[in-house]
Parts: sequence; structure tokens; C-alpha cells
Amino acid sequence: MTSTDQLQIWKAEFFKALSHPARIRILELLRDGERPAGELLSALGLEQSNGSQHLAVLRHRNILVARREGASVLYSVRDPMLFQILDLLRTYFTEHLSEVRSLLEALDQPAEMAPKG
Amino acid sequence: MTSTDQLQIWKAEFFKALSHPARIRILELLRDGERPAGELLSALGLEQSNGSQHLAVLRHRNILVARREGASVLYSVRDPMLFQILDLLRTYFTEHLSEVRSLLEALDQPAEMAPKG
DNA sequence: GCCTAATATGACAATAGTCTAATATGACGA
DNA sequence: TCGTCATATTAGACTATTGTCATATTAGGC
Repeated sequence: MTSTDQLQIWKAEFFKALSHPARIRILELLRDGERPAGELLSALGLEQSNGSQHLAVLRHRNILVARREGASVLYSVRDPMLFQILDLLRTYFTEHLSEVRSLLEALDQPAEMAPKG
Repeated sequence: MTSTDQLQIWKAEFFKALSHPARIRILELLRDGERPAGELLSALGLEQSNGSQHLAVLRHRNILVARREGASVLYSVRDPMLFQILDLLRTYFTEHLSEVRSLLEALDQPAEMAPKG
């Protein structure tokens, strides 16, 4: 396996870690810094164990770091460069707003086809 | 659903579209501009139909555009801002190289745990 | 040590993504 | 129109991710 392959696999894994709305939400909640798990979980409005699993996904990919303080566990984003990525994506989103809107509406419907062939 | 929710769902969908090494590869192959599907497919070294499905994923998310020219179909990246995102990610990758290495090695193995509790 | 609060993990059903093989579509030339 | 090339789609088996419920772990107060 070449190092190029490795970088591609790693990028894919990274994106996979971010490919769930709850996990995006978690990252947004951590923009202002460290927060206890409980606060994140209640903000997400999911079952405790489900939210905790989403935190685990981000932790296992080294996107979040956790440290214990007393009874609770404080989470934070390991590298703020992540927010640059999310911000670029927001710019992309607004620049393609009209397409995006129809994409969101069509999420569960048959998608646009390619030029036949 | 708030517009914040929509943005988060959209970001998650976007990341999901990029969450496969073959699709990252396709994007890298398109850095220098438009290329015919056949060229992409042979570079990927996958079954024709599998490669075509990966192209379809990127097309359906409006990340790629396709136009027919004669018998073949030319693909390109809709918005070069995408490459800024990939480049940021490469920087992130190199800055965390040691962690990344162990992550890649451990991909199919039990992952690091959180502070217990 | 026991209780409770906070958080993580495991089992398992449901769902979604991926791969392969087979088939369909469209363009072009004989 | 028929054959062929290039590409896309469909169907089905396999695999991975997700959500829920139940249970385990750790910390701290009593």
C-alpha cells in the first residue's frame, strides 16, 4: 500500500466519522471549547447511550479528546483546524444554496441521472 | 426543522459522499480538470459497475458534473473549493502523523477507550 | 462499603452502504 | 438496422452503521 493510498483511506475514514448529523452537531457544540458529556447529550436530545456512541466514534478517530473531571467527562475538539473545514463547507453550502435545497428535498427520492450511456 | 438542522444534515450528507477511498481517489484524479469516465474507472482498478456506482454517488450529491461527448462521458468537480477542503485535510493529516499512523494500523482492531465512567 | 450520578459498553434488530454479476441504454459506424 | 463500445442501472448477497434496551464502570458522598 502506498502512502497515497494511506492518505486516501485516512481521509475517507475521517469523512466517515463526520457523516452523521448528530456528530456534526457535537462538533458545533464544541466550538467554544470543552464541555461535559452530559451537556452535549442533553443538547442532542438522543438516548444517553446513542449519544455516547456518537461521542465514541469521534473519540476513536482522534477527532475529540476526553478527560475526566470528577464525576463527569469533558470533551473537546483536538485540533481547531477542524472548524476551518466546517467553515469552508458552510461557504460551499451557501454558494450552492439553490442546488442544495433541491437535494435536501429529494433525499429519499430517485436521484438525478447521468447522461445515459 | 431549523436551517441549522438543515445545514448539519447537509454537511453530514456531504461527508458521507466522501467517505470512501475510491471516491477520494476519483476527486484526486480530477484535480487537473475534466476526465472521461473510462479513464477514471481504469485508474481505480475496480469493476466497471462498481466504479460507475461511486461516480454516481458523487454525481447525486452534486459534487461532480458529467457531460457527454460522443461515446464517452466527461466528469469534473463542480466547485474547486472542494480541493481546498481536501488540502486542509492533508495538512491536518501531516500535523497528526503519529496518531494517524497508529489509527490506520488499528483500523480493524478494538479502539482506544474513553475515561471510564 | 453502599448508594447514586454520570458515562460507557454490549447485544441485537433494523437500516443503509458496498460489491459482483447481469442487463439496459445511448452513440456511432458499417 | 445491426453490432459494438462506453457507460449506467438493477438485483441480490454481504457487510457495516445505527438505534434501543439492558448492563457495566467509575467517582464521590455518606
